[in-house]
Amino acid sequence: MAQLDNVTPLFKDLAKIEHDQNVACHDCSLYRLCLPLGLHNNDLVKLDTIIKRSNSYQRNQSLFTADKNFISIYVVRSGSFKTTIAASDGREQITGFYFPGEFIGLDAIHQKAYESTAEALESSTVCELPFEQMQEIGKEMPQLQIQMLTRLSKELASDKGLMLLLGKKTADEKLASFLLSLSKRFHARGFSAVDFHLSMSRSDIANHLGLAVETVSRLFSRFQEEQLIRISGKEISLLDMEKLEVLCGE
Amino acid sequence: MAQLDNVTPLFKDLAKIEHDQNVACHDCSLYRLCLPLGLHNNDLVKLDTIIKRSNSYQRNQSLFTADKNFISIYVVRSGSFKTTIAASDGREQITGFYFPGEFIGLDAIHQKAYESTAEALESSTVCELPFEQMQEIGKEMPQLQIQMLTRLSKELASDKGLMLLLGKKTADEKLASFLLSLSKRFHARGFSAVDFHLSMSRSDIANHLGLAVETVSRLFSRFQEEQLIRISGKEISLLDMEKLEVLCGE
DNA sequence: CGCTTTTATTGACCTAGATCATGGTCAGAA
DNA sequence: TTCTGACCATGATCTAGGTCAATAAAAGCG
Repeated sequence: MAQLDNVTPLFKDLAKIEHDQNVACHDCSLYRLCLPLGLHNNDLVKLDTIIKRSNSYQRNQSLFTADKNFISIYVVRSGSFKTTIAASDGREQITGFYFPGEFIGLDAIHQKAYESTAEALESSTVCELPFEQMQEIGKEMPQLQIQMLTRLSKELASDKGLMLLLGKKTADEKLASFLLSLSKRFHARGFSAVDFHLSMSRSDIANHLGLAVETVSRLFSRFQEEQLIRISGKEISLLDMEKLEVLCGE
Repeated sequence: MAQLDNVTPLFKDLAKIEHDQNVACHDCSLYRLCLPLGLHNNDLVKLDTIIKRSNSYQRNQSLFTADKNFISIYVVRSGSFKTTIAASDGREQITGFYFPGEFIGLDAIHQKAYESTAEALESSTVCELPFEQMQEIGKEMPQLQIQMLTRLSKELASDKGLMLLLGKKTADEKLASFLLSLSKRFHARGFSAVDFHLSMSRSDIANHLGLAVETVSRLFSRFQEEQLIRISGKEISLLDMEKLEVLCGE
């Protein structure tokens, strides 16, 4: 079984992971990051039977939209997604970007309907976990329940961090924080922490951070002048992690 | 058993609810809003045995602080609390206000330590739910597990809403949204949706909404001139719910 | 109760970042 | 290969809301 923590693949693009569409959890390279961690073998087999793996999405295609009935939670398998909520007048806030092993749709459990929209940023695949069935098999798998709670809690904590970012940080700090968050997540997936590919547009980044596109563009340029990063289109290298860490202020 | 949904107590101050410190879940006036909803009677009794009800907190006293080991989740019983996260340089963001029946500490599950600080806004009491024991009895109570997931999911959804507020709304919209959120929560607890008491300071409100205190003060004054509200110190009346609803843009 | 500290209000001024405007670049379609 | 539309960069200008300052009103407290 691949232990991604210890390897750095040559490709930087998460969409390029060639997943056998039907590889079971215990053979999946995301095993260490995903839900099944800590489950015993026969529990894993049972979990495998309810997971749907058929789904594949193109850039801009949506996984679900607001007000659609909540049926499943999704785990990103390859590629990436963004989730968005909308105000009545059409203004939108991107509430998160999601990479392989991360869960989408957890905020929909409580009222049986999605409140946000999830959209692929590139060609992507997901594992679909039908929630009712999860609860059913969860009755005999306390470890699975704990995993779910842990996941929810983790997203909650990261959202609180985002509230600090949106409410209190300057534009520079916002962008630095964002880049380091990506860096850490890529690193945890076995990719380079310093060279990576931005699958989202400048305007998605701006929206997510509560900034204007122009500001993000200017900041990328300035960070480059200041030797903090090197950026060319969607390819970015973080040149000075220490300064970036200081800048983001945590 | 009190069905708070149908009554409007004369007092407006949540701290003034006179709770018998030791009343069991099935006799608690918060029953319909709280965790036990949907549990069978003997499950409820079992839950009761692990809940600690001794705790009482004064204004400014903290329930827990960041980096303290995570042991329990807390449910507000009377009064109110705020939670805060801090950046390295001391800047703080108030991530939420919590009223009777609401859960505090859910974001700490995933890494066994609190990441934020929780502090009483007035004399308050809580029920303490030791997490390990909850998980233990949860093994035989699927309904309890679902309740927990639902709670987490609900907070997640409301945090996404807060991200929209912080990232995209104007100062007016922020304040209107905040007032309506309080209104709905008080109403759900059997209190007036239009007359209530603000247990938090202007600067807490400002901090939470990503504004300066002065801006909040000015907005309160202007909203009053425009006949949207009447405010005097910490007592507020919402005079024009329709306009406030429109203003908040959802 | 008066004294001190904290909290709230209001005005004058300023700035970070938004908005507007223009031109450049790149990818896909014909 | 040119065309088209989305995306990106950068300069000029503007403004919502922050900061600073002074005062007033509450809230603790000996």
